[in-house]
Amino acid sequence: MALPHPLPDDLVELIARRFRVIGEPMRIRLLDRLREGEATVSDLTDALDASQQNVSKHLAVMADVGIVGRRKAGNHVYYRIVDEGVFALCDQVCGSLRQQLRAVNDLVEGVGR
Amino acid sequence: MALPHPLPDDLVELIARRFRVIGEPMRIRLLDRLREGEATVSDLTDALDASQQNVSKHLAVMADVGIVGRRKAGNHVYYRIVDEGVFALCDQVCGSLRQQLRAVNDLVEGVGR
DNA sequence: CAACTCTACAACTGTTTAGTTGATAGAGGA
DNA sequence: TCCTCTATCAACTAAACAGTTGTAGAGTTG
Repeated sequence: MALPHPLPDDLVELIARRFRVIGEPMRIRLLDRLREGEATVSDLTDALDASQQNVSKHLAVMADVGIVGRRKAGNHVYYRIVDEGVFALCDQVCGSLRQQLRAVNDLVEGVGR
Repeated sequence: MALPHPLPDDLVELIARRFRVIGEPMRIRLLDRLREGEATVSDLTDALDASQQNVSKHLAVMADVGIVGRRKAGNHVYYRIVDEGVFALCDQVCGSLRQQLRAVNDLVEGVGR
């Protein structure tokens, strides 16, 4: 299914919001940690050396747009990744970064000789 | 090539920055328009009904991270997309959005019967 | 040269939001 | 019941940033 062109404003807003949610270092680290599997807020707080409140807030933001999901178990709340597509996004971005790095390297090589 | 885990902080920052650059409605519209091909600042200003300064600033941001490139020709500056990967990113996000929409639809269907 | 066009830069404003701090709610365990 | 641990809520501060206004500079045209 192809994307409409030009993109309708509502869709543009949705896409932008999604990118903005992921465009935050702390949230990327949370996702990176959640890649290992389900974790509680305190697990993530320890793993990322951040405040409990901060971790909880970021998780709430990502849950709000449906990137992560939550499951209560007794005293704990387990978070997990629901939208696996975020990893594909990160891979794609890393691919672009690598390509840029390679271009710069080639440039430097050329100067060196 | 697999991504390191856990992601090093520098890489996390780079990834986050890239997402934040794309996570802006005006910039997404600019990219959407540039998908048709090269365009000058004034072309884009007209097409998106935005101020010339605003368009110029957004283009500068995207040029800074290597998403778009520029070519001067006389009095005009032509911008073009350099990193085609941004479209893959948008497609991926739209895929996630569609999936969420479908889930909600199924839910509503279930209630209806 | 003078008038005009196109682009970029700088300063300012208002908004958004990340992170902190303090308080609160709720689920076990003694 | 009282205590502890965990998660969330609320209010605040500081920083980032989008959009506007004004302007400078480069290029073109008359």
